[in-house]
Amino acid sequence: MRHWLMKTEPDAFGIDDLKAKGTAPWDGVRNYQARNHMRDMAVGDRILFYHSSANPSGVAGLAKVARLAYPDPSSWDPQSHYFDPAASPENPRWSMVDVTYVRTLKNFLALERLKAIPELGGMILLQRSRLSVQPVEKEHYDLIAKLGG
DNA sequence: GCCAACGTTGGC
DNA sequence: GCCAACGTTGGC
Repeated sequence: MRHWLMKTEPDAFGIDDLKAKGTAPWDGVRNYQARNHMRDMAVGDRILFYHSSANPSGVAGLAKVARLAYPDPSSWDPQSHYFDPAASPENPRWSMVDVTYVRTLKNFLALERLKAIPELGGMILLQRSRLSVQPVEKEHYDLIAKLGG
């Protein structure tokens, strides 16, 4: 089993929204590296659910992969904010997975706090902050889940 | 709202 | 295939 971190803006879709839905598609990823990470996911993989562009930003909860990567229909929907004219049902360019709510952290872990933990120094989040779907080492995942309660 | 970092596009 | 221009992300 692998571990990942996925970013979302809580104003658009936060941990409470996932909790209410139970399982939801992770649509709208339009970055190749992030997409490729989703294509590498297996059902049951664990996810750190990260709130970005938030006040404060940080890890808000835990989720897991519920469905393998499949075409993202918002990519060929002209009404969608995520529309990509180069994508079509015949030639899907973008993928998404479904994710299932696991739990909300009792202790929200703000980015500032994560930065202060030496053991987490190697996290992609802290080095290449823009990547919205990224792999996480098991040790890092476990530590964050433990501190988060 | 600013802006640094970084990804993508397109002319050549 | 280079790289300038441009667009986006995301912390602050």
